[in-house]
Amino acid sequence: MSNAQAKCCLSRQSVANAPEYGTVAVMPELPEVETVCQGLRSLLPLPLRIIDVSVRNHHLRQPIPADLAQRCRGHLLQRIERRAKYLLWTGSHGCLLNHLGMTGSWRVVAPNESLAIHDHVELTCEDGLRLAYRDPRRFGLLTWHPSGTTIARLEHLGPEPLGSDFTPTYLWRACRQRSAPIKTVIMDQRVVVGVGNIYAAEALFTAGIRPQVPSKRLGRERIRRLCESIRDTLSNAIRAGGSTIRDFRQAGGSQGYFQHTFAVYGRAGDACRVCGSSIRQDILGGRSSAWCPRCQRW
DNA sequence: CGAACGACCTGCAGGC
DNA sequence: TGCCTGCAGGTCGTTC
Repeated sequence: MSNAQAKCCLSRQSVANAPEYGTVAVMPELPEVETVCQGLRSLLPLPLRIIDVSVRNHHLRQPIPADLAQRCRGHLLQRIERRAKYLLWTGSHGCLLNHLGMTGSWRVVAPNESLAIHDHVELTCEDGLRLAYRDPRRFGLLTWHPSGTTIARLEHLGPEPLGSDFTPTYLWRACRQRSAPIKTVIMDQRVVVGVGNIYAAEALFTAGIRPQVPSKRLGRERIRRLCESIRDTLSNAIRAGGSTIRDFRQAGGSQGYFQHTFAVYGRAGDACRVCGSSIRQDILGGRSSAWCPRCQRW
């Protein structure tokens, strides 16, 4: 396995006399985090008690709390859920909040396996089950929230794009007073969660809308189409098992395949699959943004 | 208040 | 071959 493959895979290797071992990693937008969440649920026998926590490197995007080990010890992990791009490990003592950043991953570590350089946190659970959090770029986040406390980071998030609150009318209201480019607006987690650079570009292509258009210039019908495109793009990606730039693997080792159907993302200079025009690329809000000049006229 | 932009970090690709 | 540069991504803080 190449380094790149080792970096981003969710796979199970059969190990004699042992449970299944595997890694869960992605370029995380909502579909990938959802896939990781489902992968963890299938790998871990919940409820599961955490016996010990070892923090080998505190320096993530925000320092891992010094008392994390103390807080988590004895925690009976009951649920693993997703909200936006966050994973919530909830149980008896509170909630371990985790964002995978760009390169975060979870791995079930085999009994005699040593941790690697970027394995920053290790959870030891009952029955000797070991989990490692790996994050080479350290853009991830790991914080602890005792039961009964609110998680400020989640307070101002917008609706889930696949939930019933994300309606054309809601999106239209959110867009109508903002002059920022529509792509920037749909990537704003206060407006709607989970839409990152890849799926924003893809959804705008499907809706026939240029990423640079000020969001308030879009009428209700185009916003309705965009709302539908966001839902379709994300749910297709979840069905496909999540996708990443290079090397996402889903449980069982098969490759996530949604990346093969990108219409514009990462295809600057290539021919549009619909009209044959050359895909163009700009920088918007500091992010590369690809679009088809013919299919996306608004 | 909203919009734009830089910082954070590492691995990788491409150029020389 | 080896060095250097630029780019990729999500979030947050700062500046305008």
